[in-house]
Amino acid sequence: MPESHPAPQRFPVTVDVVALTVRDGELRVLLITRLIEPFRGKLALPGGFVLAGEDLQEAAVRELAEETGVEHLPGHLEQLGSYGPKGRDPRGDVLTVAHLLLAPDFPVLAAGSDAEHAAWYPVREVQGGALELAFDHQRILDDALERAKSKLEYSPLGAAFCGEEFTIAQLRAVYEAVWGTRLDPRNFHRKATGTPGFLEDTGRMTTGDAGRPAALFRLAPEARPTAGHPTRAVLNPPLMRPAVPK
Amino acid sequence: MPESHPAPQRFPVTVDVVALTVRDGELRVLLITRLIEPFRGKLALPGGFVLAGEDLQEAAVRELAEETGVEHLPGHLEQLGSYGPKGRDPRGDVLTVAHLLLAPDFPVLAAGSDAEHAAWYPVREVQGGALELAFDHQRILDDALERAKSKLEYSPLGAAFCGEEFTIAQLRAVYEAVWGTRLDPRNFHRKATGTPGFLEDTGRMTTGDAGRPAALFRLAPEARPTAGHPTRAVLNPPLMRPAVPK
DNA sequence: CGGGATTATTGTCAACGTGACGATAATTTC
DNA sequence: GAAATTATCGTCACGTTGACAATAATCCCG
Repeated sequence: MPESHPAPQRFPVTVDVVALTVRDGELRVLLITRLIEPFRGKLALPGGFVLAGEDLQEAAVRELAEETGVEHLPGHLEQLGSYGPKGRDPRGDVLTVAHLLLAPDFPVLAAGSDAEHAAWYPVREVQGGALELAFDHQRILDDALERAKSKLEYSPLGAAFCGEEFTIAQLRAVYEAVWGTRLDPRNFHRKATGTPGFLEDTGRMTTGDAGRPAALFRLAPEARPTAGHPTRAVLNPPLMRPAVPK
Repeated sequence: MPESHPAPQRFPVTVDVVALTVRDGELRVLLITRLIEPFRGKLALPGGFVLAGEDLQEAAVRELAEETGVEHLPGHLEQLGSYGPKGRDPRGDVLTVAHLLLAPDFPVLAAGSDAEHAAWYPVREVQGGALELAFDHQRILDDALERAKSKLEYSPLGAAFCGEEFTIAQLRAVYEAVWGTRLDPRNFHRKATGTPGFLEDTGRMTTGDAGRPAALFRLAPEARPTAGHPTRAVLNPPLMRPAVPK
């Protein structure tokens, strides 16, 4: 891999995290308000420098914990891709490794005065151009959204947006929010419950909501992430998003 | 993204390339023989350090060109993922960004005495444990193979292994080699030619081979990579690999 | 307390995609 | 020319999907 003696170029390396969740049937992304230049006052993805002796995923988890005040991150974290190092930071070449977190809605620290304030923003508003992101974070977000959409098709990771137990309707709301489409409740129910290796009936039911009580499900054992293997399970056949999202 | 003043840790960054091709109906990967420690004499993925002012993809193309003697790389290059930096190089923390090249079979430079010798090795032999790879390159190769398999299902990139024009049988050979399965020629023909936005009939035919002449196809315009967009086209519905590859 | 609204769940049906495999066509090889 | 070889078209049964009807089980409200 190295080919000769001259000391190799070294780069600062950051991790950025696109944390997505669904709240009120709406897809949201975790953003921080930058307190320092460049892009002071602008919104940006949470992230920060990788430290010596750290692996990428470790760094992502640490940064996210620091900036949200959350100890144990819920949901599913995976690497999205790397960007740079050329010309993406006005201060110089910085390589960033973007990550994607699919998580149930969790509260973020109400920031103190000197901390960067993190909050969930509707993706709709960011995409609509109402909000502007720092660096190349808009592009990273776009890639993350596409990845998330595709993940729902081919993996059981839609459930990463839900808690431990959830109803089919809650799961459907996730798909609708991420894909930006409406799905037929009856067909979705058939597909979700009928796909082997996806869901497991808990036997319990919801209560107190409007309408008929719904059965509570959890991820099937084979779709659950384990220590060594952070979820490689595949939905077969896939649950394809409708061709024309509208 | 940065949070305070202390100078951020800097890391050497390399790019590695998993270049795959199909020759004689067999999937092969481009490997070089290391001439220096560590892992001297072992096989490794081609790659090298990212230089100042370079982007990742640029670096990957440059390194591949240097080590194969090939000017313009054929095929499809995409980023696979990043590994490290912790504990993957005995000399210290090195971050590597792995790339995946799907290419038609092209000749590599017969290396001079002092150059690292690059050659196409059957993936089968590497997976069989007959050959051992340096660093964490075995893991990277595994990830690359999985990515390649999945690419064939959901994208028109199988054609990246073929030349400009190809027959359905040649394309099928690619799928068979990458997936490690046999496919029914009649069903594959129906699916390949019947999928909208995938193939385009050139009107020309093969000649000279054994058996009935075959029609020559090329990638449909909408599946062809363009300058700005390096192929985002998707096969819908997907061409799924058989459930039990054997 | 009962009817209406609301949500969940079970079915039905036609259209479509897929796997298995038969049949035919157009070449090369001997 | 006959046999072998490869390409291509067709057929059929089966499973999946989208569209949509029908029923079930709750809450809400007067």
